Amino acid sequence: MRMGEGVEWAAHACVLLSALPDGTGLPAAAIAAYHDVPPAYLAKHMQALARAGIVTSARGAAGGYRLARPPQEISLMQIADAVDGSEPAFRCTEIRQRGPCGAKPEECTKTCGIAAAFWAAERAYRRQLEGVSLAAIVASLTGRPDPGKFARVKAWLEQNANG
Amino acid sequence: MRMGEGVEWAAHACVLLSALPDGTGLPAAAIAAYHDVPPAYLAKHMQALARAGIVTSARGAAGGYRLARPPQEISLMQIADAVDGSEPAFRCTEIRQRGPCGAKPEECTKTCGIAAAFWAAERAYRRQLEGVSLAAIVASLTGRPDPGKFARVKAWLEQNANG
DNA sequence: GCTGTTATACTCGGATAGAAGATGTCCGAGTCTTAACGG
DNA sequence: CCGTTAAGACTCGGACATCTTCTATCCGAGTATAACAGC
Repeated sequence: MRMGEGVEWAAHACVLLSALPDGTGLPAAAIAAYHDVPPAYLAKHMQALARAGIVTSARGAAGGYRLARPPQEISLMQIADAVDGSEPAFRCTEIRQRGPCGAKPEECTKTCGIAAAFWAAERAYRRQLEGVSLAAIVASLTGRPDPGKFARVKAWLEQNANG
Repeated sequence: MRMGEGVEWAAHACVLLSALPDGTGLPAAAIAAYHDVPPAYLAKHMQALARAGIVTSARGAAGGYRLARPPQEISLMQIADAVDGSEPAFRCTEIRQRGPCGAKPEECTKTCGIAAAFWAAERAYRRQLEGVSLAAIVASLTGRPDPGKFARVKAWLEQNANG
């Protein structure tokens, strides 16, 4: 079971956007340059975030991406769903209804016990990620005292932001 | 994030093996016929279960697969790990160390907050699945009163088991 | 009739093709800026 | 000097290749069975 690499990129991109000055936008190319990842591919994932309503996009010369909501209202689960898809990892193909001893459809009023167990685990997974907001991630990063680094990031943002 | 289809097959195969009479083995072809899935492909996943020590294999005319441990000591997590691999779904590529404002390695004593959050969610997922034993799955199936079906399965097993 | 041997049938195990999804890239559609131009 | 307009540059958005992983299959290695010949 592997999660797409773009989820990591999108999460870091959202962290960066959370430090963006109000009223400005950051182009996908700038986000890619900041993280040193392929610009076109990151752009693809930014589109996914925009479709999900997590970021808003502005076209044109002074365009770019910005967060659509305050970081407190954005969870890692929403980011992962937007980029990697929200369908369950475990797919039940109703094996119990197949084969020589297969159960008839009318016998299957309750979901298969195996699928139920996996889906319960996925709910625990989702509940955990829903409880982690972007703001909490940012707080864990800036918590450690390193004013020089923080100032460098701020300067880089002001140099590359549009608007 | 998608889990391999073989996990479902392997889980159902283990459920079937748990009903196998003591001292007998069930060939992979018979398991595949019971579930109506491609025999050669299921055999591949049975090999994975054997490598993980969940089932034991016996070659030869009276060979086949059987559970290596009582069903109480086999969890869905072990089956999923054996078939789908046990590496974490989220892969941290240390993006924070890349790019113009990248952190230096000596600054990264603590794991990245994003990776830590995802891995914590995966731990919740694993803890949930580790708590579901094969015996519990079997109990949830046989709990519903359907003696006829149970007898049919039993008869099919005795007809197809070796040993 | 009993025993040792050999042939056989049946099983698992790993090496080998094909398909699907993830990864990576490109060019067109749309929009804001900016500068030139006319009033 | 100011308003209008048109060109230009920059951005996102979706369509197009490439590549790894998952899916599916086949044939060889190994073993217990069973037949068979010899004693």
